[in-house]
Amino acid sequence: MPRAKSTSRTALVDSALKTFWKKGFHVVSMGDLVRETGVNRSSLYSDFPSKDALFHACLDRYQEKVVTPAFAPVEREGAGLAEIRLYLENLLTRSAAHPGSGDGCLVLNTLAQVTPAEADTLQRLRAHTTRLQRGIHRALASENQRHQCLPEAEIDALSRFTLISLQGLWAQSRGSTDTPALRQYCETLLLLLANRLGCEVPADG
Amino acid sequence: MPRAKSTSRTALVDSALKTFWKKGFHVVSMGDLVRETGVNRSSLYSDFPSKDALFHACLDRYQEKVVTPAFAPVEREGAGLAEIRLYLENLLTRSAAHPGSGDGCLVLNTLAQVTPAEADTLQRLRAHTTRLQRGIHRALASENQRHQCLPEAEIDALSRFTLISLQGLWAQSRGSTDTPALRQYCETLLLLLANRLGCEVPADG
DNA sequence: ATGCTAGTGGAACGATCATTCCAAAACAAG
DNA sequence: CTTGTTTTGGAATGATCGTTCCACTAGCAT
Repeated sequence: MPRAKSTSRTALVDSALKTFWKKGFHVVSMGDLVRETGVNRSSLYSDFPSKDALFHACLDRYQEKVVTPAFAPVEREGAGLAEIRLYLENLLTRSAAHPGSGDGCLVLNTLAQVTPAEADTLQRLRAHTTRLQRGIHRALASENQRHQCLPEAEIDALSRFTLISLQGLWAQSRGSTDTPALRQYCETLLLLLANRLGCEVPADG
Repeated sequence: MPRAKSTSRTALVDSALKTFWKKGFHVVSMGDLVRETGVNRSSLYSDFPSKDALFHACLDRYQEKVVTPAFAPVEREGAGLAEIRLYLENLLTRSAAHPGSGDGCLVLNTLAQVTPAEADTLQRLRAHTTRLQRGIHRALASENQRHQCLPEAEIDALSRFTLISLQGLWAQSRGSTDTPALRQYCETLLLLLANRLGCEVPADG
């Protein structure tokens, strides 16, 4: 017998994701979620055993709906600096779309407010950063192969640097209204990477 | 008539600061503060009208006790890349001292979990980032004057980039046990800046 | 000793939290 | 319609939150 909820499960998660993203896990109450999703308390608890479980579903959905579309170009075989620019452009577009204030990255926001006690949450957050780390590393290594200038160890260092640096960008994009400043950061990052790799800065898309 | 509390006011703030720093504003309860500071509830409320007021005192103390000692070299007249290295070394020392897991930067942690409603808190956080921005900009400009290679606009871009990038480092230092990775990041940052400014990487202190 | 005052300990308050529960409603099948 | 089951609205629960209150102690001047 098929379920026919008034609000589908994925729409529920999408709505909850938006709320968690904007306000943060600890400040969002179940009452907020009931109001903002339009789904009844009982229904929430019949779909998810707890607030934590619902939040974890949101983290998974965030990967699928936000991270993957933005980051997939970088993860493609043979991706290079140009694909990293695509990823940055995605971020800038997102920032420009929210003129009042950005929401940053759900994973990084959560990372700053999670306690060591919430181990299963932490695990999902770490999975996200290792995913980014792998993608960036592969892209930089592939770009480097085309120019043959840096040893493998330098690529390790450079990709780690890029990852950490990008986390700063996401942190800055939260609450910032200054999209041009973010763009300037992105251009500088691309410039520095290109300098180091000995290649051209990829053209603006 | 002089006050003679069992616990002095600055010791109270220091203890509260440590707690807020580790766990974050929203997850710390007044009960936690009573337990961890050893100061009675009534005494807390006789010194500070609210939890927010106490937290603001902690933010101010954080500036004075943590940020200023670490960042003062960069703010000194004529500071350059070498002083930025000193600042980074301070961060690395702090990370190595907490082998279990670092606490990151109180300001950045708070920035990720504050809501637009808490305007006075936000104001203090913004003051911190503009302070860092000014210091970094002056140091890079001063370093640039010694080598005369980049126009002013490039220094603007580079200092903004450095600030955002450092925010990523602080975010990463929270919960990370991998001090060598942080060090590698710092070395790469210094290398890229030196490359761009056309000067030598300052020697490890 | 007696008063006075500053500071303490902890109970109490109202609000809100995550979670549970149940009776009414909506819908399906006969 | 009458059943049986699922979904809904919202009250109830017990815990915890920030904050207030007040009886009590300790120190000091008289």
